Amino acid sequence: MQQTLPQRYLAAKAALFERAFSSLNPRQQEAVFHVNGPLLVLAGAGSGKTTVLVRRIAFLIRYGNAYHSERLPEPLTEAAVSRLEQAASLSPGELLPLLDEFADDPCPPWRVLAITFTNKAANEIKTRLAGMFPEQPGYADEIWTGTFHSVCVRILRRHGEACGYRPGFSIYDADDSKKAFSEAMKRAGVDEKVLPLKTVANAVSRAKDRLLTPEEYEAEAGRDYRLGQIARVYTAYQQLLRESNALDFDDLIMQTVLLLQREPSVAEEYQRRFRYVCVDEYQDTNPAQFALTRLLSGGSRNLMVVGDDDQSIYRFRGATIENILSFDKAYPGATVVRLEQNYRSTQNILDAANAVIRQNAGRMGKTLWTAAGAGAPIHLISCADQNDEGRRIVDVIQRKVARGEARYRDFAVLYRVNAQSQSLEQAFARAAVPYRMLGGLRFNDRKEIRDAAAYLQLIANHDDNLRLLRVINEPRRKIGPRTLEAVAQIAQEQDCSMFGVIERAADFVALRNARPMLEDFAALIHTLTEDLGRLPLDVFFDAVLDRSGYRRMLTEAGESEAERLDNLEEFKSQIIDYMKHAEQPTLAGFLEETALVAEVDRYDEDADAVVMMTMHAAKGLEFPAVFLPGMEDGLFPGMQTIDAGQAEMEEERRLCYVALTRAKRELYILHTAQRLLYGRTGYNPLSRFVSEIPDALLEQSRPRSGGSAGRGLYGSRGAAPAPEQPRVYFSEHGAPSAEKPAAKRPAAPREQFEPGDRVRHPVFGEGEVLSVRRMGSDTLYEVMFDTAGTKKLMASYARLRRA
DNA sequence: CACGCTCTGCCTGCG
DNA sequence: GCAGAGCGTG
Repeated sequence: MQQTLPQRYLAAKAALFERAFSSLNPRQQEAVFHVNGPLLVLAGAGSGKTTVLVRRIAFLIRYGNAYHSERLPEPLTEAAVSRLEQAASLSPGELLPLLDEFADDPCPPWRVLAITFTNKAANEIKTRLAGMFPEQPGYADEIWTGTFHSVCVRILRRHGEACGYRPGFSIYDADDSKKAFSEAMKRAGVDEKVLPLKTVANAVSRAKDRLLTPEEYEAEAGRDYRLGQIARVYTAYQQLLRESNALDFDDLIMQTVLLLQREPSVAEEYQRRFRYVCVDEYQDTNPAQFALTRLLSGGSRNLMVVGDDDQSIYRFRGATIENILSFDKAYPGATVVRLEQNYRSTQNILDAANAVIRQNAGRMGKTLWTAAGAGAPIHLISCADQNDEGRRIVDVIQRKVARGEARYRDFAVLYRVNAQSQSLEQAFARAAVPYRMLGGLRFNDRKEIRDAAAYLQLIANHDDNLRLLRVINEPRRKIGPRTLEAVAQIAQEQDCSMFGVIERAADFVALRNARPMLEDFAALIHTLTEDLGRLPLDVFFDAVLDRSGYRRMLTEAGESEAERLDNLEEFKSQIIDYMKHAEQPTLAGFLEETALVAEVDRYDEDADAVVMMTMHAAKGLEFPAVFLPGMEDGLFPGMQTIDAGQAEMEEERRLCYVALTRAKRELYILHTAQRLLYGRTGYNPLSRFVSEIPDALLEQSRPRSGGSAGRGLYGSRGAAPAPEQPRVYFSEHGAPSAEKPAAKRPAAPREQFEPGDRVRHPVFGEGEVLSVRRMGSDTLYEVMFDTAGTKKLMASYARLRRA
């Protein structure tokens, strides 16, 4: 069949792109080359999702619609076409310079918006995008990359007045928000003992996720007394925040959406600007974020979302997995690309993860696979109690490090609840194994840091009543609660901020006793506000500490407060750091940055230490070896999950899937016969999730003799179906192991197979050998299974038998 | 107003 | 088991 010249040209052009991007697999290429219309990339764990996101953005900017374009050069000559056809033999690197000529309507970088959930992800994308344009330093900076919250803050700083927020508004974090709720409940006359603050705060946060205003919430509450109470607190809380010219984290999103909905001209401005909108971790979005992305991408409908429904683990904080499950309904005609090839883990780990997640009903359906081989079996370690558990983890790590097989930083310990970290920390400290913990008390949550920040925030926003109350008597200024109550009352009546009243203390009879103290305080804030205008930020910070008397208070307290002084110095170095990297350092800019920074962002990947964190915090990270302590029914899944519905259990199972897929090479699952947690001893059976993992993937090791391991521990495995047939044991990399149980299966003489042989695999079933390749002392078989597809398997791990 | 005592409640948590 | 809140007393 004779191809026409245009056909040959287009085919050759496509082939060149495919070859130039041959480091990507075909599915990844499909996503990267996609240009127009909505696109959903279902990216399994470790499938190169960030790579696809970054490469696609770079592609749009460099080549535009080059791949799909049917545009032809004028004139189209035989010579030009055959030149292209011959170029196909060039290496991908040599090809790249040739591709520029195909660029078709490339997109300027400032017309691309990429939204992530964490600063860490945003920074990674920024860094990698910069690497895509090495010849144009700074070019990638024009791409608008940020978290949902930072994008919203940026919009609100520009257009916030359209929805009633004055410039310099404060951002309240969870802690500030709790305080504001406490006050709001008092105002609304709702007793914290009747309706816990936590419950109300949570309900309001969920309401904002769903874009419900206080009025709408009240309407929805109807005659429900409890909901009615919550609605009243919500109303009071919003009022309070307005008075303080402040927004909480949920407001940042919700108010931006309301702004864009109510002010079409503002929405259009952004819609015109953004030709391409990309959203990472789409499975974690809530309805408000859905609305936001829809509004921002409304101009072009060029919305790309990347996510994994199987890794949706934030339902409890308002994420709706439906956003990703019904993306193609919200965006008819959307292209869906599945990334199922995993570049992170061994097949054994993936098989375990696949087996667990398969138990869930509501999913798009994906099966991860790898070309990397089966790898080591998954270690299942039974322990006496949580202390034994810690020691066992430490033992494995010390053994591997001593042998030079690994470094401390290769190991991660991931647990379900932060409370588990305590016994683990003890074990690590006792053995002098270096570790780092994420979570717990954040640096910026320390009292002295919050106090210092509150001074700064009050100076930036005099209306911020919450911060005023925090610092007005820190150090002591003899301004008592009665005075402050009076000030608050007058502020209400006068419809102004508390600071506004304090400034004019002389005008109010009720304040005559406290007048000198109040005037001193007002003068302090005024002086510092002037200082702000004429001093560099770090010097200004010192002025705040000195003029306020805060530093003197700590110095006079002596040795006991020395650490707090150190922490304030550390905070100052954050300011200096900010001054160095900010284009135009301002107090508001610094406060914004610290308000929007989270703990994970401080995770230092370079330190050689074992890392400990919750499974939630580990999402998106990977480690050569992962320990999962506490794999017990009652802890994981937790008691409240077991008592709740199927949706909760499925979320918990997704969390298990996330945890399992963090491991690259080695996975250790631990459980205890008894566990002391929250001051109570519990006896938990093995996690149901572990029993969902095929026995053949697991290697079980028993408690070491001589340890504190008691007798009859296995009686506790109760609810989990005890393996009927003995679990199969395998040698771990052929290395001698003291922990191998005596009942280890004798290593059967390994059979050799040839292409065409029928074989049986314990997990994949029967199949036909396609190819055989010797690799060192091992053999790599490629087997086409009747039901499980084609897999590459290493003979030493695959346990293949003749069928 | 500062202190020490008792009582309670406790997943997970981006920004 | 422990932190944080609430309460009573010097």
